[in-house]
Amino acid sequence: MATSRRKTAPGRTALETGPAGTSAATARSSPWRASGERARDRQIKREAVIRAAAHAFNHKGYHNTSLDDIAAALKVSKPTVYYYVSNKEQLLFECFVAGIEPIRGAFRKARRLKASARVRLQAVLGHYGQAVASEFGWCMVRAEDQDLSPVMSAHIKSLKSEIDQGIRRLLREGVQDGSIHPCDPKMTAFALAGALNWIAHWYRENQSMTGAQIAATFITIFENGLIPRVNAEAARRAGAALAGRARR
Amino acid sequence: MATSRRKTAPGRTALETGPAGTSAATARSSPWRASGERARDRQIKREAVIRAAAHAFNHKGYHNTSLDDIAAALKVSKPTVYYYVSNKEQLLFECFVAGIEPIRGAFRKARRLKASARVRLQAVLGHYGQAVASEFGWCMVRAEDQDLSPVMSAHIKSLKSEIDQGIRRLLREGVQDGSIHPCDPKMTAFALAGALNWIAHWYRENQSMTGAQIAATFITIFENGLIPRVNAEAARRAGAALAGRARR
DNA sequence: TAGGATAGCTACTCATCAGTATGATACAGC
DNA sequence: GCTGTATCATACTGATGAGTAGCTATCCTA
Repeated sequence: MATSRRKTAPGRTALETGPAGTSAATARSSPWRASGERARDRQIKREAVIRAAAHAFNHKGYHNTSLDDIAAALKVSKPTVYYYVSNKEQLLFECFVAGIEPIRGAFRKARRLKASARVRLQAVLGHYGQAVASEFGWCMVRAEDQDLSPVMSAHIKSLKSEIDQGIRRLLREGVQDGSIHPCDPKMTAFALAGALNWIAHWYRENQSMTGAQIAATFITIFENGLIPRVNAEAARRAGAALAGRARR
Repeated sequence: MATSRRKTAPGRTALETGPAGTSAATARSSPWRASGERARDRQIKREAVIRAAAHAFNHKGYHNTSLDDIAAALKVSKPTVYYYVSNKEQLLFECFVAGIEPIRGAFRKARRLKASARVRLQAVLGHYGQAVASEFGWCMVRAEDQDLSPVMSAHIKSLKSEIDQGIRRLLREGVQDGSIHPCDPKMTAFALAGALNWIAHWYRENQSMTGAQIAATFITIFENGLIPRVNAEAARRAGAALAGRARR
């Protein structure tokens, strides 16, 4: 009876039984393999906790979400959540990092592109928009300094600043290579980031557009501007030509 | 002894003694006048409570601000705050309304303008930006549905939607009268509002730019777009001419 | 100058929720 | 089979904070 508890115990989740099942089936052959699987299980569960937190924060807000809520969503108890993360603040922080990491990756990729700054900016903003529309968008955008300890707050601020500076740099380069209309990089970066960040406030999945589509639409809007262009295509080509000349 | 308590009681504020003093000096002549002054005093104090709440929410966030904090900032006790507002939610709501009202006014004024839709949109967005950069900007922008009762939430949503629809309408009109580059009004409105709303996240008074200056800068950025214009001034004039022709 | 209305305070209640103490179970390795 | 470690639950503590009960003082009107 005691040994059969695991099987009959309530509260086992698909999340747990899934990987645990495969582990039980494959781990017997090698002890090292087994312990590795165990570590992997832990990582998978930890990520599930973070995803559940992101989902809850996204729908109810950070302060309106209790760790009991998150635990209930995972069909486990609160101490189990604490077994994977040290506290609520760290949970928010992890969600934030999960959201911002793809954007940092986009910058790294863009840096290797041989193209005008405007095109590289396009690429970055596309990923940016998608990240904001993702499950972690809310946490990324709405993680308030006010809710975090000074240390975490500083850490998040520096990550945010890195993104901001990256956008400003691309804008400056674009103005220099002629691919971007002369502008104040700081204010323009604020405008771009603001418009994209705001997606997290209104976008919900199950909507007609995907995150990528929204990002693409926004980029077109930013690029064209409100003032009519006599010939948008010609202007685009002209911009590209200018940029090409500036880059040799 | 009992009657002298008021004089010696701690916690009297300038806010209270100021208006009360003038009322005492001028009210004797007419009872109606006096009661009017009293009502006015109450209104002044009520507004002070709302301003203090907005300030606190702005700096610490809604959830990190207790009504004790607000009371302390006003140098009164918590029940005094409850004497002027019924609960914390209503306080947030009042701050929201105070923030959004100037924008609704801007729409009313713009409606009477004899100008292209783009120029009218300019006017509205200018006020919009200023409102977001104001003391009530935070409450306006960050009042979350999640923090409010369904009734309040619905009320706020409808006010927000009114603004949104107003912007979309101006965009549609602009595309029709030729003063605005063809675009998806819904997405463009989201982009514009997002960029401006975001001001509330980074702007703090005592900064080098005023709210109006930021709004003006943003509008220029939106109007020009990122793609270089061969001759921005010529383009602007061309747009104006197109618009004029469309409006007869 | 009495009495009602206005304005405010002290001192509470009560609910929520982050975080923990303690103990039970299951699995890996010997 | 035995032991240590990993995993998880029950049941708590302690703090915070929204909102209130009940009292006091002051002002206005008659």
